[in-house]
Amino acid sequence: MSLNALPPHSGGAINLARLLARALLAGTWQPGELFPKEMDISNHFGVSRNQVRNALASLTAAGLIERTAGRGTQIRQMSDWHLLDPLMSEWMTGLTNLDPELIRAIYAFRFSAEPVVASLAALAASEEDLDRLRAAFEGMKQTATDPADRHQHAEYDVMFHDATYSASHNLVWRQMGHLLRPSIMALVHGSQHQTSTLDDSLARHQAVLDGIVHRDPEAAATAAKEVLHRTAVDLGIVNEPSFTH
Amino acid sequence: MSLNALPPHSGGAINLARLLARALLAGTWQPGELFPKEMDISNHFGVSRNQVRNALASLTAAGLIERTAGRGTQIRQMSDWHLLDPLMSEWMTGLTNLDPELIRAIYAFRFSAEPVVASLAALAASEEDLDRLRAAFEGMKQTATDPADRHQHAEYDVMFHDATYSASHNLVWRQMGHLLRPSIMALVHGSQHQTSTLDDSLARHQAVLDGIVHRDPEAAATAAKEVLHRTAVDLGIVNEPSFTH
DNA sequence: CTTGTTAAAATGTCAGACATTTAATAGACT
DNA sequence: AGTCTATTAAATGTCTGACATTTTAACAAG
Repeated sequence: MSLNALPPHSGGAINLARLLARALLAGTWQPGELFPKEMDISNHFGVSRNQVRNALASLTAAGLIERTAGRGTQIRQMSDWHLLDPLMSEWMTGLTNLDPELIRAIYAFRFSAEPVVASLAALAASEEDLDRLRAAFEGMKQTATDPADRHQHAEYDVMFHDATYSASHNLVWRQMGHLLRPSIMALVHGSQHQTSTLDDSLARHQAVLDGIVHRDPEAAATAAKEVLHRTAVDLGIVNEPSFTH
Repeated sequence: MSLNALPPHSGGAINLARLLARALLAGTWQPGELFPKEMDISNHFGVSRNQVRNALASLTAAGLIERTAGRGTQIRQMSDWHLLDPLMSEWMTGLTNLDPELIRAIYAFRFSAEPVVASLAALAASEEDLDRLRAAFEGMKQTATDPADRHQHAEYDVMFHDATYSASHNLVWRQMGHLLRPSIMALVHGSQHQTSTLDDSLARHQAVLDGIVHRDPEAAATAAKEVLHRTAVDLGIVNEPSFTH
């Protein structure tokens, strides 16, 4: 695959790393394939070789590509990508054509991790954490009825879960909040968002909030699991609806 | 703090990013402080400005520093560090003077996460995964008696836990295996490693292995928790020994 | 005291030449 | 033919010097 698929850019500042990364994430090139050489990119976008090298350095740091002198630039396979690099999350947000396997992998991670995170949050949350959680939940409630607020609602959704990770008060867990935005946004497009499921979702989020507020780790954990359960079934992460109580 | 604390390098290739990162991780500079300017670093180590800029670009990508034109380079606080960046793990390994708070945070993460990971591994492990786990466990056994094999033993320990993460067959969890080496290595120096505790540790690792081999998620999870429990108590992550069965 | 201008210092960018590594090619020898 | 070796071409890596841009501080005018 060549550069022809990408628009050559005209006017204004350009974020070359983001542009190339998103093309890569969308599957424009296959793993193992050779990436265009520096000078071709430089000519195609009308930027200096320096800018190209800086951009490619970012992609290298994110594990997307591998560069070797004399050989060229090669696409790495998905298992080598640094999914937890904040830059990756930024590049992924808004992409509607992410690899389904990737979405599934991230969601499967959340499904296994978030119950634990919620229980930690119930033990460690500060007053500010609770305020953030409440604010996010209020936002979700107020944007739940009007279908035009779909995007806003998703933002509050991200905020709610991010606040949960943050409330764990653990440096490592907090970093993983970055994964939430792409994970949640990618699903906004795919699902129907019937009002019935939305009401259901709201009730389950409320249960998480209550569990954390009441310092009840068990309740928070099971509630977090239920929040993610429906989508997990849809994505085939769990086979059948389970009744844990 | 200036560059005077660092040796000026003589002969052979130099890994400037690693050198500077390790100085940073060791606490040579405080958060908010200004990092030395490019030209000073260039002169001090006798390398080109280019190499300095490349090294600083790596540190920036890892969230260790923040650079702004005209102002300079500033040290970021620990909560901004990208602990899950593989480069960070590489830089951390072997550092004996890591911030105790950091070690504690990483271990607290493992203590909460690894039971879940082990249960996933029990469900998803392939034959190759089991082979890796068995090989790592065998290595641990054979290096358990002689105190001179302390370092080797730690390597097999890393291998065992990494194999567990890998056996979960989830892209995100697998990435976190990187955190294991610094976490385990940092503790090798601090603990006594009496033979009694080593025997105990071996038995608990065996329980994890058995749980995964027998496809028993619950058993694997509780065993994983017990593997980490003693050290968690030592680090003050859990207050009192708990008896879960 | 406030505001606007200027100057200095730091990082960011560019362009060109050169170094190094890799892969392909062409010969030479058996 | 086959294989080893030397040469060449092509790609990324590095160095250097000049210049651009941004920020901060100093200073002067009102």
